[in-house]
Amino acid sequence: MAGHLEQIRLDSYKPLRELVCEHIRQAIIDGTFSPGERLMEIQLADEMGVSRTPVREAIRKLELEGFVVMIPRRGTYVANISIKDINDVYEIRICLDVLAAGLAAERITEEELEDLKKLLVEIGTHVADYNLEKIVEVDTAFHDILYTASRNERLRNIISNLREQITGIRGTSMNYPGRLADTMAEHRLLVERIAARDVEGAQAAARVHLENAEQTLLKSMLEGQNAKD
Amino acid sequence: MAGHLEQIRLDSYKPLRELVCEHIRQAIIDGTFSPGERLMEIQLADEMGVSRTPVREAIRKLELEGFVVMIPRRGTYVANISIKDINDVYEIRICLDVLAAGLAAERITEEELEDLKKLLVEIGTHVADYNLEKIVEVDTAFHDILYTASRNERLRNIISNLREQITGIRGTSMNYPGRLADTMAEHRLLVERIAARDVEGAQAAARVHLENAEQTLLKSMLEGQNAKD
DNA sequence: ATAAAATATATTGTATACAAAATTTAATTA
DNA sequence: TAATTAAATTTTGTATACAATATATTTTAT
Repeated sequence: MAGHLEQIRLDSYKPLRELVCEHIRQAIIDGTFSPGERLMEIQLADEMGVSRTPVREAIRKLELEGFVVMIPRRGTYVANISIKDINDVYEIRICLDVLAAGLAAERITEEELEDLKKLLVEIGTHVADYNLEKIVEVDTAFHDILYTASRNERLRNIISNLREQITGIRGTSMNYPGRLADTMAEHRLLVERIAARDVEGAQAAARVHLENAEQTLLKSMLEGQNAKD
Repeated sequence: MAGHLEQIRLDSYKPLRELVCEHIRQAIIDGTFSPGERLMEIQLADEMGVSRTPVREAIRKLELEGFVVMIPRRGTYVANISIKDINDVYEIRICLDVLAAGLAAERITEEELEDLKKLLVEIGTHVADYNLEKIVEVDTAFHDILYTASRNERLRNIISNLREQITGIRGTSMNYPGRLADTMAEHRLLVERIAARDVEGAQAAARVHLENAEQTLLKSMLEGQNAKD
C-alpha cells in the first residue's frame, strides 16, 4: 500500500550532474558564456558549489550535444556557431521536421490537436503585446507537442538537440521585422494540414516554415542583429 | 622545427574513457553483454583494470548514444532493442540517408568516388568467398565515405550513431538468404547515380536500399535468425 | 509457514587526492 | 633586447574515499 510513493521519488530524483548540465547549457544559450570561451572545471565547480565530478560528467554530455568542444589534456571550449553550422543544422532539421510533421499528421491524438490549437491562440495574444519571452516559451511547447505526436522518441530527441544548438545562441530571429507574423501564419497552416490528416500538406508546410526560419536566422546573423534581452 | 610532432600526438592521444567506452560498446554490439543485463561500475572497472571514474564517464556517453539505459540510484542496463526501436531508427535513417545521398551526389570529390568504386569491387570479392567479417568492415567503410561526402559532420555523426544502435545488436541481416546479392546491386546503383551527379536518382537509390535493409532486419528478427559468428 | 520489519550488504553519487601534461612565468644566453 | 630554456603554476585525467540510497538477507511476530 506504499507502492506509489516510490514511483514519484524515482521520477523526481535528479542527479547533480543533470542540474549542473542544464545550468551550464542555459548559460551558454543565454550568452553568459561566449563562443570560444574556455570552461574550466574547478572554476565552474566552485561557482556552483559542487565538486569537479558532476561538472566533468555534465561537460561530457554537453560535448555529445555539441555545445562545447573538448580537446584532450587542453580543456573545454564553448562551441563557435558559424554560418556553416547553421547550414548543416538546418539541412538536417528541414529533413527531420518534415518527417515529424508527416508522422504527426498520421499519429496525433485529438487531445494533442486541441492543445496545438490552444497554443496557436495563446501565441496570438503574446504576439499582440509583443511579449518575446512568452512567445519563445509557447513556441517551444508548440513544437514539443508536434514532435511528441510523431510517436518516435528518438526523432524527438534528435530534433530537440538540434534546436537547442542554434536557438538562442545568436539571439532569436523573432525580432526580425515581419517574421513573427509569418511564423504565426506558417504555424496555422501546419496545424490545419495536420488536423486534416493531410500528410503531404503537413510536410510541405513544415518545409516552408523551416526554410523561412533558416533564411531569417541567416539574415539576422549577417546583419549583426544579435539582439539580446 | 618540432611543430609537426605535436599535431600527431594531439590526434593520437585518446583518454581512457574513450577506450573504455569503445570497449563496452563493442561488448554490447557483439553480444558479450545481453540486452537487459545490468552493468556495474566496479565490476567493469576491475575487469578492465581501471578505476570507476573513466567507466562512469564512458557509461554516460553510452547512455547518450542509446546503448544503455540509466536509472538514477538504481543502475545501468543494456538497452533492449524492440521492433518499435527498429521502426523508429529506420524512420529516421531512411530520411537522413536519403538526404546524405543527395548531398553526396552534389558534393563528393573525384577521389572519394574512386574510393567508393574500389570498395564496391572489394566487397564483391568478399561476397564471393562469403567472408562476412570482411563484408561488414568494407560495408562500414563504404557508408563512411558516403556520409563524409555529404560534407555535413553533424549528419555523419547522427547517422553513424543510429547505425551503431541497431547494427549487430541482433546479428547482421547479411546472412539472410539473397540479401547479400541485393545489397551489392543496390550499392552499385547508388554509386552510379552519385557518379552521374543525379541527386534525385541517388536519393531514390538510398531510399530503396534502406527500406530493403529494414525489411530484411525485421524478417530475420521475427524468424529468430539471430546468427552470431 | 508466511509476511513484515530490521539489519546487513552492495552499489551508485559525490568529493577529494594525486599524477601527468600543458601553459605560463621567470631566467638565462646570444 | 629577443629568443630559448628551465622552473613554477595551472589544469586535466585518473584513482580512491566517503556518504546516501537501494537491494538482499535475516530475524521476528502473527
